[in-house]
Amino acid sequence: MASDLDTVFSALADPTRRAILAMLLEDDMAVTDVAEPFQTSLAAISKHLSVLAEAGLISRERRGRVIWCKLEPDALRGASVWMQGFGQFEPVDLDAFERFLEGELAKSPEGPDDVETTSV
Amino acid sequence: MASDLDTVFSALADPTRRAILAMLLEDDMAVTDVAEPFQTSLAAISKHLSVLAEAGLISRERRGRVIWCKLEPDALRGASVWMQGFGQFEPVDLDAFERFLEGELAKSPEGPDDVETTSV
DNA sequence: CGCATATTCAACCATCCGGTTGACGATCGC
DNA sequence: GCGATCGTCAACCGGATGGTTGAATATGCG
Repeated sequence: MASDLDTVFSALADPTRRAILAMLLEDDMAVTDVAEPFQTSLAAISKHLSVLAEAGLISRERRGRVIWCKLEPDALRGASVWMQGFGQFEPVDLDAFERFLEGELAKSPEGPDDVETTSV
Repeated sequence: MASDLDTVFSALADPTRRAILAMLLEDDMAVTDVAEPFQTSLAAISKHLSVLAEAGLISRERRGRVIWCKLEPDALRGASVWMQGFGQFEPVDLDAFERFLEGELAKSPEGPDDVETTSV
């Protein structure tokens, strides 16, 4: 009976999964397309997607042969509230967010190396 | 070379560690006092504190025989920025935070059972 | 129908994680 | 100095995690 925060935070603790979320921020994607920029097997990505879905961070919908993955940002609400309570940070700073995101993408293991970080 | 976000999010993924952070939100504490409300061994709590320190979420300072633990909320900044970029949530809502915190404390494993949640 | 594509399942492996216990190093008070 | 207190270290254990490969399932296309 892990709490929501348990599953959300541990889902976010993996750089591959954060990179996947960043990709889905741009658009919904098929599983195969999510996996393409990474060097790991499709099965491994499929497992990551299950973890993200388990945490409620994405949803998956089969359309024909293809399963589409969609970001579900609302799942972050609880965790975000929890964190902000500690830090009492200033309001959302999207520029800072972009810088962090680019750092993340550049760093992610065998990362998405042909994903355009420019438009993130 | 795990990124900062890796260590911070995985530190936050454990309910015992989140409960410790919540306790330190009220005041600095000695290791023994941190451990007291939990049913786990002192050594286990010591390990949790190391994980939190590794993530930069707390600092430890020896004063005589006692090691004092202090919350370092700034370590949450990066993670908070990252998350807010996804969710684009409304500004900090401290009431919601309190509700979450109480839920967490109530739920934490063999939790702090004699910590006053009233004044959190 | 039959083949190709899309995705998951199952089994396996190495590593990490949270917990325990017992020994050890430091420091205080007498 | 000695004994008690504070905290970490080391070795160990069971279970979760992230990865692999190969088989299985489901759907679309010709």
